[in-house]
Amino acid sequence: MVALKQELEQLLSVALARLAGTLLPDAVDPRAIVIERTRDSANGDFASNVAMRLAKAAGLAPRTLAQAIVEQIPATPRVLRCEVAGAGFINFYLAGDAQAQVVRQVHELGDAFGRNASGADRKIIVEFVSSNPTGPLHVGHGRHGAFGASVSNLLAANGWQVHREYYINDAGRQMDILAASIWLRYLEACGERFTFPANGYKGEYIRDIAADLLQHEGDSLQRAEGELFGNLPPDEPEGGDKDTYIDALIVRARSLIGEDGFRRVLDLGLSAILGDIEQDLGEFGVTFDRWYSERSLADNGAIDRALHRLAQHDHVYEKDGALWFRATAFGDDKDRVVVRDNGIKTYFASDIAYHLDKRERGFDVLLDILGSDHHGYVARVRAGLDAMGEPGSSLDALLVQFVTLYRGGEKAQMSTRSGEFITLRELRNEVGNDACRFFYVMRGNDQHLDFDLELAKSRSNDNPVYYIQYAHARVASVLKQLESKGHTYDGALGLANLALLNSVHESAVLTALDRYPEIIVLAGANRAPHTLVHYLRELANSFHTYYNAEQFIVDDAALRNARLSLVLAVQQVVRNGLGLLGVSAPDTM
RNA sequence: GCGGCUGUAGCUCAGUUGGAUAGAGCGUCUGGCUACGAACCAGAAGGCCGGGAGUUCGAAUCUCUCCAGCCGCACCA
Repeated sequence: MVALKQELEQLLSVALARLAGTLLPDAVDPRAIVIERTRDSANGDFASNVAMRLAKAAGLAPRTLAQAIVEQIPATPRVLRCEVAGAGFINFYLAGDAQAQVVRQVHELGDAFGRNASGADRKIIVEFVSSNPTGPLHVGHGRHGAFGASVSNLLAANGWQVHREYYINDAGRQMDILAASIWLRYLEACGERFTFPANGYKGEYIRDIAADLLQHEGDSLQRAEGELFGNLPPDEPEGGDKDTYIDALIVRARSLIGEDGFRRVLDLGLSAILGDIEQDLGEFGVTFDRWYSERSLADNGAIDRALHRLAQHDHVYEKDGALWFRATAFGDDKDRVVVRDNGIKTYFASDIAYHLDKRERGFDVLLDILGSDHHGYVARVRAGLDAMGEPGSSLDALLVQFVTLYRGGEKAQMSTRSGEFITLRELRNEVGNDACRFFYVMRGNDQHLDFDLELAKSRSNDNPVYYIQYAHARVASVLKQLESKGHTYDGALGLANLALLNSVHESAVLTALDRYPEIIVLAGANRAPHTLVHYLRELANSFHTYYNAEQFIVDDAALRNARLSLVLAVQQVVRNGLGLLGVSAPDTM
């Protein structure tokens, strides 16, 4: 069955075609045909502004043109009438039972109701979270996880082939600092005493990994405190530079326990932390098709291939001992170093290699979900893709703004390095997965998020997630009640009597149901899960209003079953919508 | 200085490619359970859509400009 909106668009385009060559110019741009839902039912159910848009080209007053169009609109059973209103709107009034047919559709399609093919089976890779594996996830990463997962679900519902990926930054200096931090805690566990570096990772989880290291390695990696700290530059508290100090410490560590020993420490830490992250996200309902290692790019030569490709096209040059990519030739602000004067390739080099690899894997769209502080980097990677002969426009980035956590009225601060932060796991344990997933996607990604712990925890009428879940549970409760009153639901009878659903409350619910497929398309196209959140609230509201206004379980079997088929459709749509958000739809609460 | 995001009711925020009288939640005030779950519902009050200019039949939405806040502008990742 064609959706009402599409049918109306079809009617309009027929009418316009009939006027082409007489009142209207030959061809009417199909984009001019816009059908909207009316805000006020006094203006009918749907409206079009097409006459106002075309009035100038036709050389007619909008209302005159509108009248001419109305006269050419073919009659159809689902439309009662259409008329000219206001400045030149064409308002459509639906036949009484036309909108009730959506109930039949929901029952027929079930979980598939709302899914569509607007994505045209294109391949998209969604990269999100991609947190440095140097510590547990905190509440900011939680937003990325919830948002990325919901956007991915929405895209899949719109017929995209979606691949979810986590990029592991397992190469580079941060990992070295992590390994050094673990090793130092290990030495402490061995009984050595010293001052921990200012720039080391100080979180408690480092000690846990160190204890694990001690169990695996015994004292084989133990070195005396004197060997370790002799002849090092001063750390920050001694008036030195914390970066210089920790780098020197890393060099010393490597020479004392060997490249091999250092790598064992690093790998143990990496797998422990990554395992923790994967488990945390998994419990949160956030899963990935692939965890992609940055280190593997260097190991398998992908970075060299990318650099070679740039060089082939003459987009690199040497300056000050470093190798530069001529990014300014591709719209970036400045040229970028890809190989440093010390011979080490930059993060940017592996990044363009990674994005080249995404293209080579056949993805049409590369969607990166990034922290808003990374926005400058988008132009750079696009420039890199263009320079390598891939369209930079295939890279699509969504920037997620920061999360501020409030406990009561007070701000909770966070910092990974100091180890004082609220982890995602702690948040989930305190608030619950459903409320977390919901709160994280309640706002648009470019909106700062104030996450109020007390509100999210409250099992009260203040909490919007329960409002929606309650609608689902209420329907389940109605069915139980139905049984206890000795009835059973007769679906066929209900669907045969949909025309009985004609009260204002029923009409409001039907309209809400009918909107769902449009919302899925819109939320997917805009990558905006919060659109779905707001919609679900409105759907739940229309249901709760209906529930309070009318009895569903009435004596008249035809009416009773028609109403039950309606509320069951509501339950189905709530379940579908919450499913895309990763929120459960419970039968009891 | 350059770039990105943000500014809408007391608070937190929606508002689709420009459409009819700018919406919701919370908070405040007033009502509603002998009812299928009151985790609910109904009603009221509350607005120069940051300021100004422009584009046009029509602007919260597009353009310019100014103001305010957050974030970037590495041979870090």
